[in-house]
Amino acid sequence: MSDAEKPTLLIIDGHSLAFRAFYALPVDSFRTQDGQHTNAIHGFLSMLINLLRNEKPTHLAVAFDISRHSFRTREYPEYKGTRGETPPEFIGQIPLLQEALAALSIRTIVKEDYEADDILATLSVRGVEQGYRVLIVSGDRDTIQLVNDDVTLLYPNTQGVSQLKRYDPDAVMERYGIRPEQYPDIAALVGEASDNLVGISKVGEKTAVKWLGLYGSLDGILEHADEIAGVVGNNLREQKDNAVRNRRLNHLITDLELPLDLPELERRPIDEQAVRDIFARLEFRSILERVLKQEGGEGILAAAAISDAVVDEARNGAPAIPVAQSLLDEELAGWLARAVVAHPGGLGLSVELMDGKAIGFGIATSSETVTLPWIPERADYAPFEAWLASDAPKIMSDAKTQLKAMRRSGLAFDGLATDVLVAGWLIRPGGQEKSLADLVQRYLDETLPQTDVNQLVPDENSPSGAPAQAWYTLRVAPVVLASLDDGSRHVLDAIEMPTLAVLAEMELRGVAVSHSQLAALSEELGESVAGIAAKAYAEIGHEVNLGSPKQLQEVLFDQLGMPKTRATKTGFSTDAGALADLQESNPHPFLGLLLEHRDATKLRQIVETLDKAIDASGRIHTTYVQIGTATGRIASNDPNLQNIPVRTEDGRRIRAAFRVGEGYKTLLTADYSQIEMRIMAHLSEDPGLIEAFNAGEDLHRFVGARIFGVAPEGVSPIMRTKVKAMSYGLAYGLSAFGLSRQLRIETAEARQLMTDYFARFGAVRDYLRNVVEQARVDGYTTTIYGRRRPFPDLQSPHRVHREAAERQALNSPIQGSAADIMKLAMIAIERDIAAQKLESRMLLQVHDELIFEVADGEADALEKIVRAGMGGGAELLVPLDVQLGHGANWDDAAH
DNA sequence: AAACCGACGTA
DNA sequence: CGTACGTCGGTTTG
Repeated sequence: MSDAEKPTLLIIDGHSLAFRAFYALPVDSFRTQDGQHTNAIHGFLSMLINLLRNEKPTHLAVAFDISRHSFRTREYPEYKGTRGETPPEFIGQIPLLQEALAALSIRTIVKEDYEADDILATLSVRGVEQGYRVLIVSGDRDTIQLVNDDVTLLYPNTQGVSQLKRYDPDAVMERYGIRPEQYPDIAALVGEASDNLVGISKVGEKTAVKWLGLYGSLDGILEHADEIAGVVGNNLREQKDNAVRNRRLNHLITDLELPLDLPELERRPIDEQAVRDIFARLEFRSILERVLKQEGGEGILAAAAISDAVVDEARNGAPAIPVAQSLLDEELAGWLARAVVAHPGGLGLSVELMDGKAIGFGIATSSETVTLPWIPERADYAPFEAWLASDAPKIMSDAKTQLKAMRRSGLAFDGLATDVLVAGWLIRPGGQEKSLADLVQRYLDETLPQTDVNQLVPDENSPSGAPAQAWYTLRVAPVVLASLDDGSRHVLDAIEMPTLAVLAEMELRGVAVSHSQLAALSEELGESVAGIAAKAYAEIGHEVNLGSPKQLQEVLFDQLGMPKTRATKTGFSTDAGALADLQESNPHPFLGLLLEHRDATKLRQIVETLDKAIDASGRIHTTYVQIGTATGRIASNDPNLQNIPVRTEDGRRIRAAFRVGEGYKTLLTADYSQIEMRIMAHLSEDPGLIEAFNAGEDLHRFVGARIFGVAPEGVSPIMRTKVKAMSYGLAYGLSAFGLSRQLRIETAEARQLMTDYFARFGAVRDYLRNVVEQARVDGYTTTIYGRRRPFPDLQSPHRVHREAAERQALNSPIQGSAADIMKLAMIAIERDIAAQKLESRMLLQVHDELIFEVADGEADALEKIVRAGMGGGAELLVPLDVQLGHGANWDDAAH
C-alpha cells in the first residue's frame, strides 16, 4: 500500500498544544463578555482547522492529561515539579476546548494514571501496526522517540502553534544527529528542565550524541563508563542513577489499555448546531466561519436548517428544476392563491427583461415553477397583477433592475421581501458574489444553468429562463439568510431593502443635463487641448502622445534628463504629484503644459461621456450599484455621477450643466457637513470632539485652538489647514509621514502635530486603536447599525497587507456608518415626500449629498422633510448638520 | 478582445 | 507610508 492510499491518523496532545497556544496569543485579546479567557482555545482550534485542511486526516483523536499526577509522579515525586501554578487565565479553557472538540465530533481520550504522551505512543504504535500513516502533534520533545518511517511528529516552534515543524527520521537526524529511537537516551543524559529531570552535569547535547555514536545506546555508554576520561566521565559515573531514572521516566508506554480502537477515531460530520452553540459562547465568529466553510459539505447547508422545509430540500442534494407550467386565467389565479398560502415566507420571482421592459415572469414555489409571458396590451392576467401589486412577499435576485422594468412596463409592484444578492453582499461585502449564479455556486454548491448567449428570443421552457432564476433564487434564499448574523439581518431589512426601492426610483427619474452647455464646453476644451499640446510639443521639439505615460517617461527622464520620480510597476511616475515635485527641482515649461493638458483632456473626456449619456428626454440616468462597495456606500456607474468635478472653475461649469428639469422650479442640494468626523466623535465618545460639535463653531478652528493652545480667533489659516488635514486623515489611518507629505512639512512637525492632537483628543486615538484590535479578534468590523465587513488580512504575515487591512478596518465603521445614516435618511425622505404627496423628488446621491428637483411651491415643505430625514434619523452624541442650497443648476444650488 | 495599469475625478 | 469608488486611454497579453 502506498502512502497516498494509507489512512491518516492524526493524534494531538491536547494539553501541550493548548498551553503553547496560551502563551502564543495575548490573553487580553481573547475574552468573552462574561470574562472567560479563550486564547488557548482560539489558538488550538485555529491550528486544528489548518491541520484538517492541510493534512486531511481520516482518523483523529486528541489526548489529554487527566491530572498533574501519574505513575511517574508516584515513582518520582519531583517529576515535572518545577511547573508552577496553572495561570489563572488558563483555568477553564481546557473543559471548553473539550466541549468544542465534542461538537466537532472529535474524540478526546484520557487515561487515569497516565499522561497524554502515553496515549499518543500507544495509538501511534497501533496505527503503524494497522497500516496507518501517523501524524503526532505535540509540544513535548519526548514524543520524538515515536518518529519512524510511518510516524511524523509535528512540533510547534517557539512562535506558537501557527507553525509546526515536521520531524520525520531525516529531520530528527538533521536536528539532533541521532535516530528518533535514540532520543530518550540523549534526554536521559542531558536532562529535561521542563520535566524537572536533572541529567549528568556538564553533559549537553553535543557530548551525549558523541557518546551515543561511540557506544550505541545509554546502556552501552553506562557499560563503558569507566573508559570515559575527564570530568564528564567522573560525572557520568557519579550521576549515572540520574540517567537511568530519567530513561525510565521518559520512556513512553506503548501498550496502554484504551477504551476504543482506531476505526472508532474515523472522522465524522460535525454537529453543526452544537458547533454554533459552543462557538457562540466562546464568541468565535471568524473561526466559526472557517469551520463551517471547511468542514461544510453538509455543514454549510445545515447552517440553514432553521426549520424551513425549503432548506431541507436543499440539503437533500439538488432537486431538479420543475418543468415550468404555463397557466392562464383561473388556473393561474388558483395556483397563486394556493402557493401564497402554502409559502408564507414568499415566492421566488424573476422578471424577464428586454430593452429594460418586462416581457415575462417566472414564479417559483419549493416544488413548482410557473412561466408567464408578458404582453402589455393583452393584460388578461388580473390575478397575477394583483399579486404583484400586493404585499404578498416576493423573493428576488437583482431586484432593482427588475423593479425598474416593471415600472417601465406600467406594472405596480410591492412586497419585496428579500433580494438574495443584497443579502449575499452583506455577508461578504468585499466578496465576489455578484450574480445569482455566484450565490448558487457558493451557497448551494450547484451550478446555475447558463443562458445561451446565442439565444435571441427568450424561451420560457429553457432551464435557464425566468422560472429557473426564480427557482434558484427561492432555493438559495434560506441558506443565504441563515448565514446572516442578527446585525446584518437588521441592516438588510431596515436599510438595504427599502434603499433598493428608493434607488430604483431615482434611477428612473434621472437628472436633466444641458446638451448645449456640454457641447459648448467640449468644443472649448478641445481647442484648449490642441493649443496646450502644440505649445508642449514646441517645448520639446517634437510631437508625443501626452496621454501615454510610457512616452512621457522617455521625454522627461531621457530627453530632458530629469531625476527619476517614484517608481511604479512599469517605470516611473508621471502623476500630478511627481510632476509638481519635478517642477520644483527642475523647472521646465513642459511640465506645466503637461499638467494643463491633463486637466483639459480629463474634463473634456468627462463632458463627452456625460453628453453621450443624455437620453431623448434630456436626462441622464445613472445606475446605482448597491452591492458594489466593501463599506456599505453606494457606487454609481454608466455614467458615474458621483465624481462630477467641483474643485476647479472649469469643473464647476460641468456641474452647472446639471439643471432643473422641465416642470420643476429649482434644484435643492442637501449635504452633511463633516459627517465622518461627527461619527468619529460619537463612536470615540471623545469629550473634546463632542464639545467641538456641540459648540457649533467652526470645527477646525475649535480643534486648532485646543491643539495650539490659542484662542479660536488666534487660529491662523495655516494652522487651520494643518488641523483640517490632520482631522480628515485620522479616519483613513494617516501616518505622520503621509501627513508631512500632504502638508509639505517636516515629518517631525507632522509627528508633533499628531502628538498634540492626541494629547487633546485622546479618546479618538483609543477608539481607533480599539477598532483595529477588536477587528483582529472578531475578524470583522461593525457599523453603528450592525453592518459588518470582514478583515481576514489582519492576520496576514505580510506587513504591507496587514497594515493596509488595519487602515481599512479603522476607516470602515466610520465610512460605513455614514453610509447607513445617509441611506436611512433617503428612505425617510422618500417616504415623507410620498406621504405628503409632493411632486418634488430625489434624484441623486453623492455619498454625503442629496440632490432634489423642487416643484413649484414645495420648497419649504421639501426642506422640512429633508432636514428631518437627514438630521433626525441617527441618534448620535453630536448633532448632524445639514447644509441646504437652491439653484437652477447643481453649481448654483451649492452653497 | 480582454486584462492590466497609471492617472484622476468625487466623497 | 490615507479610506471608498468608476472611467478613461495606453499598453500588454492572449
